[in-house]
Formats: sequence, structure tokens, C-alpha cells
Amino acid sequence: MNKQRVTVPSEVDPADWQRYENPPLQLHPLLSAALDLFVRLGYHGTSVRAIAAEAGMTVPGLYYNFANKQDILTELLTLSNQELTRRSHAALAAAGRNPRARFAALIRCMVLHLTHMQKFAHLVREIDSLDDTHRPKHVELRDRFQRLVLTEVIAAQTLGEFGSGDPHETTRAVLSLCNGVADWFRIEGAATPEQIADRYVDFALRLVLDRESVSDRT
Amino acid sequence: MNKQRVTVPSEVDPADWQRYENPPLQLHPLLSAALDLFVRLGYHGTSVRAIAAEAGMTVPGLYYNFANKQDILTELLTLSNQELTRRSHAALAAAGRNPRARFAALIRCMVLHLTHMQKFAHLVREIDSLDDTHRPKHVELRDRFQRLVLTEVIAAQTLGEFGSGDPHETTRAVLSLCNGVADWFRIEGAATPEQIADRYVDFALRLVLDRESVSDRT
DNA sequence: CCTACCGATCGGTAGG
DNA sequence: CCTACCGATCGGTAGG
Repeated sequence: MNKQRVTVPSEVDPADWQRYENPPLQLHPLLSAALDLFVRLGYHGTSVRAIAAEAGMTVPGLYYNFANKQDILTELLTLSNQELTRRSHAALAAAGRNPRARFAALIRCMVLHLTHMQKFAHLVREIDSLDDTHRPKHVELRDRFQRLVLTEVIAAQTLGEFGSGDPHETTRAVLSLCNGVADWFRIEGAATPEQIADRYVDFALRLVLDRESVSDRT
Repeated sequence: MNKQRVTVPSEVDPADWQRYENPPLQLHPLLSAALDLFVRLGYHGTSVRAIAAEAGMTVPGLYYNFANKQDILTELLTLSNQELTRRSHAALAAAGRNPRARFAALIRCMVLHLTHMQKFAHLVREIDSLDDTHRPKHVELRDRFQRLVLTEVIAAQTLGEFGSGDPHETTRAVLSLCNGVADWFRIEGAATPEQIADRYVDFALRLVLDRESVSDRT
């Protein structure tokens, strides 16, 4: 029953959930070309001919590797979500039981993902471009990560660590705040992904923690 | 009978910057159809034939009213930005000189716009779909509102009302937080735009106000 | 001649 | 993997 293969590339040291290679993932030339073009021109704005040309292939060559255009997008979305999910669970495991540490680990995970894998993050918006047979799966994958954050917010609230606002509402606010990073982040900018992650853990905690009502202090 | 109403469509009472009609704007049937389709299918996913059909017109009829497909999108983007800009200036004028009141008025303006004119808010993402001759103008219009918020954050900081973090960074965070509302808001939901605006003014103030560092309170 | 369109079709491109 | 194509549809325009 035991597998003889010890070094499988998909098995990464759980402690490495914060470390990203450059590029973050090894992609088929067609996937790499499609990722660039989808982000720049959108899914519907990108032709299969452009993808094939960018990858130095012909259109039939593209269809030899992928069943259709939708499958190229779903493959990229799946890879991105698998990577975020794997790292998130490693981060939670490393964070232990402290609710605030667990929440901070998830936010850190999310922001590192959004910066190091920025193009994949932009791709999430194209989920709406999928047809009815592919969309539900990837909506579910996206929601699954959001529920991971929601679960930690509720757990921290239950232990009296966070404020008492609607956990769904605060979780939505935290996720919007962080997702925005993908819109302005530039890898060549002054701030490193790690510095931005630290800053956004602080921002996120401001949203979830209890405190004196700001409105009263006018 | 207690007050005489002067109903000029273009001139709105500056005090009415918080009140939205339903629908919020009178649109040409073609613009209304295009707005629905662009939001649902994206700019490149929508054909001029679909727009014309949705408006009960023919394609040449569409081209009689608009030079091309890009002009339809730019017209919608312009209308949305004009509306937000007009209300923002009215809101700032009504807020007076108090820095926190001015900031809160802008956030309130923004969230009311994102909820009452949600479809227009989604359209902003399609700016990237414009060609090189149309895109710069609408990137500039979007940036102009963001600079309006930035200016108020800096002013409040200068007066010692807000925390001392990088104002560009906190402004980006505030804008991301609020823009996220357009992603999940449902007009048929329990919370009204006004209640959500109140909540997000509080959220936004948490991001900009000074306070004891959260990280220390572990 | 104008306007507000129409039926039909233009040159190219979509996914396959 | 290429060359050679398809049914249909793309954004946009012809004459009447």
C-alpha cells in the first residue's frame, strides 16, 4: 500500500506556506500565455488564436492540449485555489489555537497570495465569464476560502476576542479590504509582499476587534 | 404644501445628495439595455446585436444613436462619474469644515452610490476593456474621485484628527473596503443602503483613526 | 431633400 | 501537432 515515491513536487513543507518561488507555479506555456492575456484583455477579449500565438503554437495545437477555451480558464482557477487552500491550512496548523493568531495567519496567507500570485488573483473576476456548467464549481471554491475566514471570525467572537458585530458583515469587509491589494500592488514597488501583509493584518484586525465606538468620539 | 417644489431635472437641491430615485437615472433604452448586459456578460461578452435586441431596436438603429460600441460604454461611465462627483461635492459642502464629518460624508456618498447605482459601479471594471483612445479619460475620472478622498484624509491627518500612517496606503484600503460593497449588496436584502453606509463609515474610520496598536494587545 | 430606420450583407474572426 | 476548413457570429455599414 505504501507509495515508493517520496519526493512528490506537490508535497511542500508546511512551514513554507509563506515562501513563494518566482514564478510561483510551473505552468504549461499555453496556460502561462493565457494567464497573461486573460488578465490584460479579459476572458472574452482574448481569442484562442492570441493564446496559441503567444505560446508559439497553432490553434489546433491548443485544442490538442485543452478541450476548449473554458477549460484553460478553469485549469488556471483551480491551480490558484489549490495553492491558496494548501497554504491556508498549513498556516492555520502552524498558528495553533490562539484565535487572533489564526485570523492573522489567514489574512497573511491571503495577502501573500494576492501579491505573489497577483495575475491569478485578477483571474477570479473572470469566474462570471464561465458558462453554467463550469461556473458553480469555481464559485464554490471561492466561497470555501471565504468560509474559512468566516469560521475563524466566529470562533474568535465566541471566545470574546473579537467585537460583537455580524460576523458575515465583518468577514465581507475584511475580504474586500484585502482583495483590493491585487488592484494596486506592483512587484517593483517599494513595499514587499511581507510588509504589505503585516499592514493588512493590522487593517483587518481594526475591522474585527471590539473598541470604543468611533462615532461617539466626535 | 409646506414647501414649494421646483422640479428641474438637471438642478437638484444640494441637500438631496443622499436621496436616490428609482431608477437613479433616466437612461436611453439602448444605454439601459447595454448597462444590464455589460454587467451580466461583460463588455466583450455583449454583442451590439444583443444590446439592440434588448432595447427593441435594430443594429443600424443603434448606430444611428451611437458611433460605436465603445461610445456606449464611455457614455455610461461618464454619467455614473458625473453623478458621484456632483453628489460628493454637495456632500462636502454640507459637511462644513470638520475633517471627520467631511471624510464621513465622502464615504457615505460612495456607499450610497455603490448600492443605489450598483450596476454602474460594476461597470467601472470594464474601463480596461476600452481602447487606448478612450481608456485614459475614464481612468482619470476614476482617479479624480480617489484623490478627493485622499485630500480629505491628508487634511484630517494634518489637523491631527486621523492616524499618522501613509495617507495613500490608508486611502487605498478605505476605497477597497467600500468598493467591495458592490460585490455582495442586494437591493432586496435586509439592510438598506443607508444602514450599510452608516456601517461602512464606521469601518472606514477604524482604518484611518489613530489608536493603540492592535498587535501589542495580544 | 430629410429623418429614422430596414433587410441584407460587408470583411474578418469566434470556437471547434 | 499542421493545413484546411465548417456553421455562426462578430462589429460595423451598404443601398433604398
